[in-house]
Amino acid sequence: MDHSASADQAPSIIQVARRAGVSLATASRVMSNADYPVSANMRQRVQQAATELHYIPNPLARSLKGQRSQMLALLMGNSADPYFAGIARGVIEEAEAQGYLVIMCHTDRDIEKEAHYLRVLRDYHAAGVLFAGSGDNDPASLARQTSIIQQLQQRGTALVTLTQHLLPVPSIQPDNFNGARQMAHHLIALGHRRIAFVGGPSNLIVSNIRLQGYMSALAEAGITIDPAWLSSGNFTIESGAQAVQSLLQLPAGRRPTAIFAINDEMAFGILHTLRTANIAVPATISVCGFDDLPMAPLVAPALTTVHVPLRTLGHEAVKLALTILHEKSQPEARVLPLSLVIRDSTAPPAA
Amino acid sequence: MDHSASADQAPSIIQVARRAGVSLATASRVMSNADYPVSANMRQRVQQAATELHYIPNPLARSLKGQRSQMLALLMGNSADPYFAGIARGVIEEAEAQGYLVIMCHTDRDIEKEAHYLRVLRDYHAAGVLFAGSGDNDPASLARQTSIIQQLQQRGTALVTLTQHLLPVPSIQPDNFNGARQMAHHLIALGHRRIAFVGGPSNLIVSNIRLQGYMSALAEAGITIDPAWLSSGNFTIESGAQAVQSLLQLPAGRRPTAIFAINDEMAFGILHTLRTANIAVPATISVCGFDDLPMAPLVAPALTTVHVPLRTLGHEAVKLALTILHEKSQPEARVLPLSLVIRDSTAPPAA
DNA sequence: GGAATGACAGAAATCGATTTCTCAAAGACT
DNA sequence: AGTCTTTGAGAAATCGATTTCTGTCATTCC
Repeated sequence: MDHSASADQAPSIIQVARRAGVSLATASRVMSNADYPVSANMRQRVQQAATELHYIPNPLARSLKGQRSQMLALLMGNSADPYFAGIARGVIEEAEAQGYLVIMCHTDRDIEKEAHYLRVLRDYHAAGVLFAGSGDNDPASLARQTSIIQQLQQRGTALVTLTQHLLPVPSIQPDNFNGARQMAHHLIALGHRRIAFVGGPSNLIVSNIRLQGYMSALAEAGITIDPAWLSSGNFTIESGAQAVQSLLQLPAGRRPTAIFAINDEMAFGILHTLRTANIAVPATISVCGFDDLPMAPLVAPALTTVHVPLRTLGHEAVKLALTILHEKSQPEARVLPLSLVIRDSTAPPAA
Repeated sequence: MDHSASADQAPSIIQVARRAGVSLATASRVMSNADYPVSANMRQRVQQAATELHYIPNPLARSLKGQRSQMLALLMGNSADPYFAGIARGVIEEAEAQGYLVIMCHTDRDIEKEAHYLRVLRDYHAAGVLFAGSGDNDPASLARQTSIIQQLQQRGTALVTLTQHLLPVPSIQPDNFNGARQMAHHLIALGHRRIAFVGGPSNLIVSNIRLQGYMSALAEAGITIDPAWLSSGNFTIESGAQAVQSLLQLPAGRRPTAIFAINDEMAFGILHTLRTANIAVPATISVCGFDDLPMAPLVAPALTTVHVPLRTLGHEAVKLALTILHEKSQPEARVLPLSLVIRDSTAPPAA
């Protein structure tokens, strides 16, 4: 059959060049679609040889020499969190469609870890980095990142954030402000006046934006906010459950008739606690969330929430990154509109 | 200050060698911990130079020359699925601890996609590939994979499966058989005799194993299975909701008093449908799941299920892969024991 | 004391591409 | 006809490491 050596080894561009009877340089220029004139004749011969050998350019060699790999990194708090998982799905889908591999990195909202990953990704010549979590508003921790971020940008790495962020990079993000505002409007329209808010960590920008949306709606309705209504968790189910406890301690006159949780997971925790405490939802207290996770319609009662198109967000983030990469332009921030999803967990307050 | 060129460029091993006043080869041998004698004196000088320059070996160059990268790939159905998300979390955590990057790949249970990814990963010199989803029992589709799988193994890539699999590679997996058996026992012990089973796609091995666990328990109890009790979904919430519909059509005497879903997501769908249909759980029908997802305790009623240590599974899978990589041995299959988590969705059948 | 052995430094080849540099041949122009 | 510019091919350098191959010097052994 075939006595030649390297029977099963993946062919390199050298074999392609040899088979086509051209130089290495010519073969490379054809295969990499370089901006260099190659006669139609040669081009054709190289292409033929390549397909005959089932040649696939070695991505590592390419990334090493060229200064860019075909890998995108997704930095996020924790991939088990359904919010991030939804985004990840979109990112991976779109990346695959465009021929990119996705590297997943957990930051656990830890600035050191994030910096560490960024250095590693720089060394891997990552084509782009998508920041899904974080969004810290502390200037000090921002400064820690600046140096490495700049290095990445100089290298031509496409940086994109999926949340409001102080980083000077293009972003694509859900319209958190208006989402929260609409939800608060909904509660007010139902007749609620005492509306509690369970936010996120105060150092995260997204927490503040959603808080502002809530406050803006209440201000517009002429409602004065009782500070006792404001609490904050860390986006987990447990922290939602905890936050509601203190609300229940409030004397009847100050006790909220509705609770607006900044994300669905905390809302799930809240619903669970209320059910355990035998407090009827929405009869006694209305509850609503934010994100519209797949489980939102399935809890009891089905959760009223703000739909965030996570998968689309992932798709768009990848597209944005690749646009930056190819056009070398820095497009401006894009904001995805959100819409209310009214289900069974909100109703007019008890008379 | 510093007029030398390349002020901000990451230093290469050449700079390290120069600064230490040694040859390239020596510097490399020190940095890569090669199995080659280097005098203590030289070694020390190189190390000093490296730390002074903040030298980090370029991973791409390393992967290109050595035949192994520091990347692990996780192949799974879909990262938005909480089951996979849980595993992914464990994998990423452990990989990070060991200095590896994780590439996430969606197969969507499509054999072609899987094969495609495997080829790409081969070209990236991935150190290991973890198969989380799939586990197809169709010999034909298995054959499609064989060639590329063998190529990977020859290269020394560490292959690990996280489910029962026909692939001839080491695996670490939950004890699906006994988990299902225990759950069926639990239902029987409660007094149930008509126990429906909502399985997964019949071409997935895991579906069959869990089914066998269920059947074994029923057989042991001398219960004859009515074929009408057996249905199958595709692990999604919707498919669970659908499966239960046909069960409800059954005449009273054949209608099951308990439904055992092969995973929590389908159980969630079932609970939701029953609630919508105003059928009391567990008073009229008991429902249980498998996996113990984070949401299991939060649905109403809290779901009785089998706890699967997903995060641990991820950790162990990475450890296993790295063991294979370093010791070049092929350890045998490891099975993680599972345990029942009895909550509120199961109770004795109505008299 | 001379040969064989072993420890260890360095030059050069290699991994698989891309890209600069060099240069021959063909066409355009005065 | 002679020079200038294009067009396009190939040799060689480069990316940043690892690893083989050479060869020196100090020991050890007979």
